[in-house]
Amino acid sequence: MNINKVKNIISESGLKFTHQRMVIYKSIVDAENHPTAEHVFDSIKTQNPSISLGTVYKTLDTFVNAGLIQKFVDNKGVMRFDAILEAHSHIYCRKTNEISDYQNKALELMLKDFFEKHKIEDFEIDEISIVIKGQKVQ
Amino acid sequence: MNINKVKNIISESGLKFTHQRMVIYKSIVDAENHPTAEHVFDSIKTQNPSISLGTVYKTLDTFVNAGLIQKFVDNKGVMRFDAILEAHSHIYCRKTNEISDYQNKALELMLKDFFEKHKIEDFEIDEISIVIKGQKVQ
DNA sequence: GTGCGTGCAAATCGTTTGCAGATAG
DNA sequence: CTATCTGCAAACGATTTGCACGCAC
Repeated sequence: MNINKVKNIISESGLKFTHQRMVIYKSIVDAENHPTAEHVFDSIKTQNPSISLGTVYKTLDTFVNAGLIQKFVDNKGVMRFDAILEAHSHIYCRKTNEISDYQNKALELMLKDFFEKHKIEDFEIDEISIVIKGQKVQ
Repeated sequence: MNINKVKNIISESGLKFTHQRMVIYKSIVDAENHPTAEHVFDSIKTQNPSISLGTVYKTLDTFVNAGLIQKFVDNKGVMRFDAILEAHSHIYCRKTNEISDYQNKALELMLKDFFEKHKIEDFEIDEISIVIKGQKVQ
């Protein structure tokens, strides 16, 4: 993703635009999988040696609160970050420990429909996500 | 749950039966929600002052490996334990931070059916669970 | 100029580890 | 008797915090 676009995204959400925020946001958006704070730090520290891991944590948190990215906790209890705001469902591979997004409109509709018919007593559902565990084959 | 039943469950799974294992297992089975290791420790330490938190962690891990209980990681990255082996889906309340089990045969069948029709490429699914987030009302 | 952002180091929290002594089978 | 289990304390990894300085607006 190019610098101007990133600058717009950050500024428009009411945050000050800084170099650190730029590289951190870019790192998340460009990441293939769901990076941890440490992953982000590693991916940017060569180009930005003075950046601090604490800043990465604080900045990621700021982004989450601003709604720019989302976070979730993986199987091992480590925070993962993701710039795709729509996807909530994940596939965990026991073999490689990879985590991939799973998106399927039909499934979402089916679930929405199911829970409209099967309300949970005294509970208002905000979000439903699916966790698929298994392993890669071949 | 009564002592003899617990003793049988532990012994039959090939583990030595000890007082610590008994109270820890009982604590999980009798727990209403999904206790953390700390919760288990707190719930038993008054009656068993010499028990150690490290032992609680090790014992819970032993039980998980023996298939007696299951564990999962909550929103905050903390391990939770559960003696109900069948239930995999959970309801998280944003307001109270409570975690409840959700079990519904029809939903399970529907999901099983869905993923039989929509195979994930090069991936073998072992387990599907649902995470419902929202809040209690009234 | 002012308030928010950053870097650093220390602190915290949940969890794991290593080891010496205790105990179930 | 012996392998396994327990208790303790120290170590660990991920994350948070406090504070002085720096920089975007």
